[in-house]
Amino acid sequence: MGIDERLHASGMRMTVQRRLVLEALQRARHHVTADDIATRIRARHPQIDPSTVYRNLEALEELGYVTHTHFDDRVTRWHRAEAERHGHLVCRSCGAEQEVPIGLLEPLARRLREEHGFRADLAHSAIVGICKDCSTVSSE
Amino acid sequence: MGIDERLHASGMRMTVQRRLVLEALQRARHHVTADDIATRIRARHPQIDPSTVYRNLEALEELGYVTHTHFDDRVTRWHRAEAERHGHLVCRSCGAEQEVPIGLLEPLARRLREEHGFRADLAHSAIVGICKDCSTVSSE
DNA sequence: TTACCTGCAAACTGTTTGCCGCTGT
DNA sequence: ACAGCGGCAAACAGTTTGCAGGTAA
Repeated sequence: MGIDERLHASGMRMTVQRRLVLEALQRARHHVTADDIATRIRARHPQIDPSTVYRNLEALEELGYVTHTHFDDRVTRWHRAEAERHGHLVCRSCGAEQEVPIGLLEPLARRLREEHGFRADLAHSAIVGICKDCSTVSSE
Repeated sequence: MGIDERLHASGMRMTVQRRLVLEALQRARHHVTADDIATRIRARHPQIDPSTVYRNLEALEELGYVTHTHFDDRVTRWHRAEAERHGHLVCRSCGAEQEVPIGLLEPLARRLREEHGFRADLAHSAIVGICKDCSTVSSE
């Protein structure tokens, strides 16, 4: 079922703005902020309001088309849900971001499930710490 | 070395406000928001400004006396650094919070260290997912 | 036609900052 | 005495909301 039909099935419509948000997410390979998306769209369509972007991200998330991730700040990052799932490492010292295969996180997810009945979404929040470069520097 | 001396060693002073923030953190066993702390202090000391609480949390964090954790919202939660011996699970459905021993997270931390040179602080961000109760309900 | 959706402006929340007089040491 | 510190008010960033007119189906 295409996105138009899925939207329609939920009583929603496909609008120019909604399509632009989807396209922007498609083009941006990784986690982008709502503001990034708004800025990119507004470069060519200045009349589109940031609030529309927020509303559409929320709507598309409800439909399961997009998801968000929390990094080490107050800004929500968005990406297409179908994009390859991965964990995020973010360095609290230099801010560098790195992706790790979701499989690396699976053993922990399994233990949380088995021992606590908790179905963890380990891709939802970035893992904060000190990256290799920064820890080399500080230990020299 | 006591906290007064450590403050002094860093060119800082012990003030009434600083002591109140520390006491509030002591009394609150777990993660509390800056606003929680401000509210509690202001109940008895209404003249103390929330911004003072923020400034003191930051100062005390620099000294290593307190740390903060990110849950699944935009609010920072604080606790005494020495009390930080656990990870946090937070349910995205009902909001329930649960603590898990830090040891549970250690195998992942070790792999990240060995395979990526990344020194992860797995207590810094809560692990988001669906708790046991919510997943039982939704699967019935 | 009729919900849904949008742009606009304004509100809101959590947090930070500038100013300037106060206070710990 | 003199940095550091605190109160106050204002700024700030990211995000949400109310409204009234516009638009997909």
